[in-house]
Amino acid sequence: MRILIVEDDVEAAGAMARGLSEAGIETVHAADGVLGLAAAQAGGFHVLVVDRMMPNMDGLTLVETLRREGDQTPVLFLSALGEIDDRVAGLKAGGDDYLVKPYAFAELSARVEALARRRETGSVQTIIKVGDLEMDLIGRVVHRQGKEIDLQPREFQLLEYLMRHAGQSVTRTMLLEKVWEYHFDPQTNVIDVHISRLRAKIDRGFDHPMLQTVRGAGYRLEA
Amino acid sequence: MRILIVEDDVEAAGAMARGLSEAGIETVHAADGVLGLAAAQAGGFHVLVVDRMMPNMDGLTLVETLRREGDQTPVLFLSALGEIDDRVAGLKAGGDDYLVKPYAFAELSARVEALARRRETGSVQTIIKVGDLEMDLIGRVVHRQGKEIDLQPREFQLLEYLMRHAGQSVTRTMLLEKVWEYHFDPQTNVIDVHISRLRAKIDRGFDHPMLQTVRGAGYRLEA
DNA sequence: GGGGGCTCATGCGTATTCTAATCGTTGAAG
DNA sequence: CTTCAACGATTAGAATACGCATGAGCCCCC
Repeated sequence: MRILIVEDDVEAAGAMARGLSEAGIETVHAADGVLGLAAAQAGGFHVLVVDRMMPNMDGLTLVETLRREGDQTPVLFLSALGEIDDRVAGLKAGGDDYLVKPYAFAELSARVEALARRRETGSVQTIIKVGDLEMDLIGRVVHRQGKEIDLQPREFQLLEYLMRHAGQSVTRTMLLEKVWEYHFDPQTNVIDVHISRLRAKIDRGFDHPMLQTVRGAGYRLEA
Repeated sequence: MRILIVEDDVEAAGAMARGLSEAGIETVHAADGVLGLAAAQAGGFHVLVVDRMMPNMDGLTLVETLRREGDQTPVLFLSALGEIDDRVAGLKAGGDDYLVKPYAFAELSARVEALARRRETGSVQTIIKVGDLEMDLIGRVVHRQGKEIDLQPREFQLLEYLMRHAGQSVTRTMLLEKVWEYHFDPQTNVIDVHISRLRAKIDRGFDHPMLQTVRGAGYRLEA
């Protein structure tokens, strides 16, 4: 998930970004309304978190502008003001939810996720297939040739990433970043260990091994 | 078979139509309540799939109007809301079944076909079944293998949600949102406690445990 | 004020993850 | 053809995080 934070208080924005990225959410920061509008117009965000009061262009105007242009991205307003009139103004301008400072961090992340989910109604892409391997994201189950395969959470994440990049060779660094959310090298062989486990589950006992190692580069999942 | 989809989210409707037509079902789409009513009045549909909340005319009003006119076409409501009042309102208005978003696609098509089949019998769907577990929504009683199970209100709601998403893994966040209507993380183990109690009632003493935990993800009810 | 149901907190047991040490494989150079 | 070094695979054990159960307290409704 990718969200845009439009907030003039750099420190607050930083804290927010750090917290959200721990929850696996990718964040982009814009430091005022004008920059924020430009970024939002560029698109590609699942949710916008917008401060209500900012220099150059306030949050209300920003969102009104976006909505006039037909942009439907969900917006969560942040504000130091908690009065009813203000809230109403925010919602009228096209905001989807509202959070009053100071807020509990868990609250922010819960709401961001709720907003993101609201958009993806009913039938999202919930099953990924690569060859005879199928992953059901909603049921959280994996099948190969009809046989159910029981995976641990990490293994599941790892396989999801590999399946989303099937046919491409995936480096250890990519896996550390995207699956483990380590932004440094842990100097251990965590990945090797999990690949080994995953292999034992998805390849052992089947004719065609799918999880291949690309020596010196990383791994690749092939149909 | 020919069904009418009344849904304002064009994307969701498109996905639905594509999926159903693969199952050999002909679909017609109406983008809001008023258009939907007109189309339904024209007739010729075996089942109506109606979003509960829409611009112009909401799903409830649409179905009430149809029923007043004597139209008995089976209706499947779609809704983002999972509350009891809401569900009862839907059934009272003349809906025959109810599906909570986000749903697995297979579930939608199964229910549409079930409704089409039940057309002759004319009975209304007030009982949800998953395996040997049955929930009577109106009588507010639950049976497993014929034995009556006494549940607390919260446990009932929780089980209803799990049954409506049987086979899918349901996260704690989803449960907090839909069953508790918390939009933040209460930082306690409320859910765990209720799951534990529910388990004691629906699984203890039966051969096959239905309520499974999906470690790191949530829970899943399996037949 | 009493009672039923809901929520919270604690400690325990265990599944899962990580670390580290050993073993196997590969490819290139002598 | 053999040897060596680098790289990857596998395994077992330790550390950790997660989920579970239970009892106590709270709150709301009667």
